[in-house]
Amino acid sequence: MQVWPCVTCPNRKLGFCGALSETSSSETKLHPSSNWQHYRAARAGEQILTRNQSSGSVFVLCDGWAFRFFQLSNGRRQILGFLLPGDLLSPVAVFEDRPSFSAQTLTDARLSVFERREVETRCATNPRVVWALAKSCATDTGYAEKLMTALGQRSAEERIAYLFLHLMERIATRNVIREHRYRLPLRQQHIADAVGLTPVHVSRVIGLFRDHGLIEFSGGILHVLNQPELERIGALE
Amino acid sequence: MQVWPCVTCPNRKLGFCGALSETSSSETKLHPSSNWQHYRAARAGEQILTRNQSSGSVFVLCDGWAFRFFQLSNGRRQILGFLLPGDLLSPVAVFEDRPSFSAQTLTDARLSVFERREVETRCATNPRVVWALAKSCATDTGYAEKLMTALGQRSAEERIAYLFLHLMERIATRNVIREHRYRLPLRQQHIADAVGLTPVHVSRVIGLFRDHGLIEFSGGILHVLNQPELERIGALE
DNA sequence: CGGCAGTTTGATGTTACTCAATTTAAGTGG
DNA sequence: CCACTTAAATTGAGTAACATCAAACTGCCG
Repeated sequence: MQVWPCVTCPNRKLGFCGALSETSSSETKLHPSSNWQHYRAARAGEQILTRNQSSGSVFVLCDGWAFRFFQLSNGRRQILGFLLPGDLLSPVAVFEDRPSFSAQTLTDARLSVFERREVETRCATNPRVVWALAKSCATDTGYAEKLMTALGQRSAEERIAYLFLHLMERIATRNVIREHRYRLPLRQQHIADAVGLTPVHVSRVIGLFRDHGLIEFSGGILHVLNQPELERIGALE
Repeated sequence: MQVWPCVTCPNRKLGFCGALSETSSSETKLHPSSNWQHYRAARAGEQILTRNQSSGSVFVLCDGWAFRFFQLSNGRRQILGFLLPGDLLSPVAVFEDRPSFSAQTLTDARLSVFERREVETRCATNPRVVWALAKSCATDTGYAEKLMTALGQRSAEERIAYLFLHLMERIATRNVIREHRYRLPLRQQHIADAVGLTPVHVSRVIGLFRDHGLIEFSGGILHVLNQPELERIGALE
C-alpha cells in the first residue's frame, strides 16, 4: 500500500522532505487516507509555479530537474537557482502566500505537493521540522550569496566555470559520477540567464573552454576533461 | 536592574531578537546573572566577523550600521547585504560553526552577543524561536535573490537606483522619514562593492542622477528629489 | 527531404573598466 | 583662524569585455 508516495523519492532522507516524512510516519499509518499530500507529474518545460499566484501548496521535487527564476517586464529573466531531486521548491515559499518567483521544469518531473496549512501546523508542533526548514533556507541563502558574488565580481569565464562546479558538486552528493560525466539538462540559454550573460557570449566561452581541453558540453552532458584548471578558473576564493 | 540588555534595543520586537527575548523573559527573572548573552561595542569600520573563523556566538546588531561581505583573493569583495539596527547578523551563521562571510561596521555600533549553543537549545525547545529564525532566513534569501537579479540583468543606473530604493524601504519601516531625507552612512565604494561596479562608475551614475534632479547624495545623507522617477528606473518588476 | 530549435561565427556597438590627474571635503595641529 | 594632511569624490581619455545584430551551421524529428 502506497500511502506515502514520497518514500519512493530517492532522496527522502535529505533535507526538509526527510524531516516531514519522519514526523508523519506514525500518523500515516493511523490515517492512511490522509490527503494533505499528493503527487503531480510535469512535462519538460512546464511552468510549475508563477510569481504572485497563491497556490496554497508547498512543493518538493521528487524526480527530474527544474529551476526557479525571476521574470522581468523587459523580457529578461534571472535564474535564481536550479532544483535537483529532493529539493524543496523553495523554503521561502513556505512563509509566503504568493511566491516571489516563478518555477519551471527542465525535464519531465515528479513533484510532491503538500498543503501549506498542514506544513505550518507540523512546523508549530515539531521543532525538528522547522529546524529542517530553516536549514534548507540557510542552504539556499548560501547558494544565492555565492552566485551573487560571482555575478558581481567575476568575469564571464569565471561565472560559467563557477556554475558548472556548483552543479557538479550538488550532483555528486546524489549520484555516483563515472568518467567525469555529469548529466546537466540545460540549454546555453539557461546558463546565460543564470550567470547574467547573453547566450551568444556563453557559446563563445564554452567554445573557448572546449578549445583549451577543459570541458565538453553538448546534448545535456557535461564532460570534465581538466577539473583542476576548471576549479582554478571558477572557484570562489 | 538591567539583566536583559537587549530590551534597550529599539527593535527588539522585530524578528529573531524579539522571539528570543520573549522566551527568556521568565527565565531571566529566575536567573538574573545568566551570562549567555552580553553586549559588545564596535567602532566604525571595525571588522566584527571573519570568514572561517569560528566564534561560537550569534550576533544581533542593536545600534548602528554594518554590512556582510565576501572577500575574494584578488582583492575584490562582494557586499552581500547591509545590516540595520535589529538585524540578526546573519541567520545562516546560526547553523554554521564557521561563517561563510565576513562583517564590518559602517558606524559606531552596539551588538548583542548570544552563545550559539544556548540559541540552539532554545531553538530545540521552542518552535517559535526556530520559526522566527527561519523567517529571518527567508527574508535574507529574498533580499539576496533580488539583488542577484539586479546584478545579473540590470544596468549600472538601474542597480544603483535599486539599492537606494531597497535601503529606503528598510529604513522607512524603522524610522519616520522627514523631507525625503535618509541617513545612509555609506561611501561610494560600498555602493560599488554591493552592486558590482567600480567606485568611479558609481560616481558618474550618481552625478548623472544629480544632474537630472533625481537625488542628492553626500555626507551620508540621501535626499530624494524625484522618487517616482527613481522608482521607474530601479524598481524590480 | 524539409523544418525547427539550438548553437556557432563574424562584424560592429555600447557599457563599464582602467589609469591618471584634479577637485572637494573633512579633519588636525600650529 | 589658517596652512597642511588625508580620504573621498569627480573628471577625462583610452581600452577591454560583453552586447547586439545577422547570417550560417548543426542535429534532430517528422
